[in-house]
This record gives sequence, structure tokens and C-alpha cells, in this order.
Amino acid sequence: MTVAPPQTSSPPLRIGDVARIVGTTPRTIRYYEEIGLLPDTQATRPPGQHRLYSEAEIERLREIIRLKRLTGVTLDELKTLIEAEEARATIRRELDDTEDPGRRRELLKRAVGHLDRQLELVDRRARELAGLQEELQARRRRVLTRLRELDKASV
Amino acid sequence: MTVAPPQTSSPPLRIGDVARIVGTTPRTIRYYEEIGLLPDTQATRPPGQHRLYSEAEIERLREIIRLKRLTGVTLDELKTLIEAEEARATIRRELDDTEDPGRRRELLKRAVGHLDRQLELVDRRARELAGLQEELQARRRRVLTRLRELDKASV
DNA sequence: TTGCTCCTCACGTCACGTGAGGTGGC
DNA sequence: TTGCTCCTCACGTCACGTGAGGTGGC
Repeated sequence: MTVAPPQTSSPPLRIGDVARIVGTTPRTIRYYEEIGLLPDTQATRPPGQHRLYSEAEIERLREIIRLKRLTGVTLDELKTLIEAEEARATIRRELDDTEDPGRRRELLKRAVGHLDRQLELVDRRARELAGLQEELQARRRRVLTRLRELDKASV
Repeated sequence: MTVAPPQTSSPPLRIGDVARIVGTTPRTIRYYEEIGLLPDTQATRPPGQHRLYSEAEIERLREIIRLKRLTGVTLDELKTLIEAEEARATIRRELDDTEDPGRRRELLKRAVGHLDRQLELVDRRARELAGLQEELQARRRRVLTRLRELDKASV
């Protein structure tokens, strides 16, 4: 019973390529696996063998790293946020399987909740950054004004 | 020759109050002093005596911490950025003193340069954050669309 | 005088960086 | 076969956290 849908899956990549693609280092990827932020490859892989990553795993890792970089959450907080992401993946698979509309509705609502939690973090950061940005721009304008006044005076 | 302009200077605060105000910890402030990011109070203060901070110093510290939090620069990078800030303070004092228009112009131009470097960092971060924000919002909309479709189907 | 905050070591921790020595696939 | 990347320890580092023991101002 091979029911996998026909998909053009590109070949899995090794840790070095993945690191370059998502903008990090192999060590970081291994560390995330070590603390349980990424699925444990040790279980599915003979010790000493290379780690391999699918397109989907790479995409997921990219999101994790982006969220960390841009919001500054700790890896522990990120883990709770990502367990939500993880839940989303599970939800998707279950969604494809289930026909029960009630169940589908519940799963989708949970997905919205997870996204809302991430958006809340990102929105707050965006507001803080905008505040700093405006302040720096205001200072810049004031200095430029003084420069122009200097020009006028010297004529 | 007391030429200090009449200013309503509020009394200097202690490290705990300062930390609370700028949203950090006393340990962090001491650490920043230790690595040379903040001026060395050890020089001006008998060992064992309390550190005291003026309004201006607190404002400066607030900016440092904001820049760090929101751009994610390392303390070493921040130090170079802040040496620029430091330079700005010096510039301001010199500006108040000098009458030479050529000198004034040069100092002001340097100030603009320093602000531009900080703004470049902040602008890039803001763009990255906006990208992530849009992506999360798009996902959210897609899930909501699926929820509405489910509603229609169940009617 | 009693709390409270401050002080200076100094060790602990988080999130990795960086070799050290060895194995595995184009 | 030769590079190159990978592997697993394991110690180092950056940016602080967290007591330990002691001193100083409302």
C-alpha cells in the first residue's frame, strides 16, 4: 500500500548545504537537535552516519532561525512556539486524512491560534523597531537642519 | 569661573533604579562597564562606593540597550557603534564651544554619518521583520479562508 | 538599629564557536 | 587514492545569571 502522492521531491541535502541555505552553521543545527528543538536524527540514523534533510525540513528550519533572529526569543521560548508549529504540521496531515467537518474546524482554529501567538511577538517587535527608527530619523533631521542654518549664515 | 548653564538636574540615581528604568539588571550595567561599553566608574569612584548615574547617562544607556535588543548586534559591534555615539557627545560639547563655522560643519557631518550607520542597521531589521510579518499574515489568511469554506459547505 | 540596596569576587548557564581525531561518500 | 565534508567528544567564549560574604546610606 504505497499511497504517497506523486511529488517531485528534490534529493535530501547534507548539514553543510542546509546551514548555508538557511544562513547558519552546522554546529547550530546539531545543537538545536541536541536540545530537542529539531527532531532527533540519532534515532533514525546509525551513529556516525550523515544527517540528511528534506525540502520540508529545511523550510521549517529556516522559519525557526528567522523567528529567533528577528524576535530574540530564547531557545526555550522558541521551543514552545515551535511545538505549536510542529502541531501545525501534525494538524495538516490529520486534516488531509479526516473528513469530519467538526474535527477539521477545530484543527484549523488551533492553527490560527498558533499563528496569532507568533504574530503577536513579531508585531510588538515591529512597533518597537519603528519607534527607534523614527527617533533616529528625527535626530538626523535636526542635525541636517543645523547644517543648513550654518550654510545660510556663512553666505 | 562657574559657567555651567542653569539646569534643573534631577539627583543622580543608583544602579538598581537605573536598571529598572531602562529595563535591564544591575549585573548587565556592571558588565557593560567592565568591558568598556560604559565609562569606567572605578576611576572616579572609591572602591566599594555606590555607582551613581545622571539623567544623561541613563538616557544614553537606554539607547544602547534598545539598539542591542532590536538589532541583535554583538557587544563588540555595539561598541564601535557607540564609540560613534560617544563621539557625538564629544562633538556636541565641542560644538557648543567652537565658533569656527568650518569646524562646526565638519562635526555636524560626522554626526550625520554616525546616525546613518545606526539607521542602516535598523532599516534592514525593519525590512526583514516586515517580510516575516507578511508571510505569517498570509498563512493566517489562508487558514481563515479554509475555515470559511468549511462553514459554507456545512450549511 | 533594622532593612534594603549596594559592593566585589567567582562560579554557573545559555547558545553556540572551535579545534582534535577519526570515518564516509563523489 | 586524494580531498572534502561529515561525525562525535570536549573545551572555549560571549553575555550575562546567581549566590556568597561584606559594607553603606535613608
